[in-house]
Amino acid sequence: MKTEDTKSKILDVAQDLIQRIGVNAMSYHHISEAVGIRKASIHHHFPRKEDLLEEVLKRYQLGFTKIVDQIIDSDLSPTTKLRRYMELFEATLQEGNHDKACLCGMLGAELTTIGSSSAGLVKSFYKENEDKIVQILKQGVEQGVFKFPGDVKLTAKMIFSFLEGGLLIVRAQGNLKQFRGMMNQCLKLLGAV
Amino acid sequence: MKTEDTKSKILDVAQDLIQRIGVNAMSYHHISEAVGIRKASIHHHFPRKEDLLEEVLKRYQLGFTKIVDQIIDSDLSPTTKLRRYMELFEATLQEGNHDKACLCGMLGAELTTIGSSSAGLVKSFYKENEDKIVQILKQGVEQGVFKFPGDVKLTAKMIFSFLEGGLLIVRAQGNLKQFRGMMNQCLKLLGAV
DNA sequence: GTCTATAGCGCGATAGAC
DNA sequence: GTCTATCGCGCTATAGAC
Repeated sequence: MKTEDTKSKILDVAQDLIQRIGVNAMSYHHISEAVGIRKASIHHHFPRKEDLLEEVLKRYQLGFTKIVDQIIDSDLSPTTKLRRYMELFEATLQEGNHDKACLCGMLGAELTTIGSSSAGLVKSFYKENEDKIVQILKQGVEQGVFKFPGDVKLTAKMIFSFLEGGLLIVRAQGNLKQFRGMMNQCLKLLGAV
Repeated sequence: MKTEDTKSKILDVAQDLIQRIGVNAMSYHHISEAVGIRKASIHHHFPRKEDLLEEVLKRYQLGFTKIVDQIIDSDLSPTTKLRRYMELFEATLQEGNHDKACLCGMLGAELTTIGSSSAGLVKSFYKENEDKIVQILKQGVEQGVFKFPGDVKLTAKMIFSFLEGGLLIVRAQGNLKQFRGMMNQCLKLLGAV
C-alpha cells in the first residue's frame, strides 16, 4: 500500500481510538489490529507515539477549521451559522457507536500526560474555536439577531466550554437528543430564536 | 498507622492524581511514593485498582452532595446559591498547582476504559448535579430573579456541561480568572444580574 | 498492616531480514 | 514498506515473611 494511504489510515484509526478511549488507553497494538499491519510498521510511519498524536491533532484542526470557515464565510444568518457550528459537535456524537467525543475534549483531560508540543496544539484548537464563535456572535449582535447582555468573548468561551463538556456528559448518559436540546436552549439564551 | 487513616490518605492521593493526570495515567507506584508506603500495602487496602476508583468516587460524590445541599437549604438568594455552586468548581481550579479539574469531568473522558460500576457512579454524579441545578433554577424562576426563555432542565444541563468543560479548557489555558468571567456571564444570560 | 520479591502481562520502541 | 523477534520498562496483582 502507498505510504500516504497507510499513513492516512493509521491517522484515521488513531483519531477514532483517542476520541473513544483516550490517548493513554490507545496503543500501537490496537491500531495495528484495526489497520491490518504490524506494530513495527506503524513505528516506521510514526516513530514515537508523540509523533502520531501531533499528526492527528494537526490534521484534525485543519479539517475542522476548513469546515468552520465555510460556515462563517457563507451567507447564512448568524443564528444558522451558530447552529451549523454546534452541529459539528453533535455530528461527532452521532458517529459510529455513539461513544465518541471531540478529539480535543478528550485530550483536555489527558493534557498533563502528553508532550508539550501536542498540548500546544490542543490549546491552539481551543483558542481558534473561541475566536470563530466570537466572529459568529459579533455578526449576530451587529445584525440585531442576537440579543444578550454581557461580554461577547466570555459568551463565546462559555459556548465552547458547554459544547466540549456537553459531548462528554451526553455521551456518558447515552441520550443523544439532549445535545440538540441544549443547542436550542443555547440559542434561546442568546435571544436568537 | 491506623487502617482508616491510611485508607483515607490513599484516597486523598488517588483522587488528587486522577484530577490532575487521569485514572489511566495514575498508578499504584505514584500513590505509594506520595503516601510513603509500598505498592503491596495499597493493594492490602484496595485489592484492585477498580476498588480504589469506586471508593474515591463514592467519597467524592458524598462530599460534594453535602456541600451542595447546604447551599440549596440555605436562605441565600437563588442568584447567590447558583454563584456559590459554581464557585465549587472554580475552587477545584484554584487548588494546588492549578492543574486539577473535576474528578468526574476527567473520568468522563476515560469513561469507556473504567469498570461499569465506576462508570455508573460517574453518571450518577452527572445526574445528581443536574438535578441540583434544576432545583436552584426553579427557585430563581419562581421568585422572579431568573428571567430566561426555554426549558429549565436543558438549561441546567447546559450549565453543568459548561462547568465541566470550562474546567478542562481554562485549566489548559492557564487563565483562571476567565472561569469567574464565564460564571458571571452565565448569570447574565439567565437574567440574574 | 507493612514489607520484599516476583509473577505475568502489555506497552513503546528498535534491530535486522526480506 | 512490512515483517519477525526481542529488548527493557512499568504496570496490576499476588505470595509469603515479619
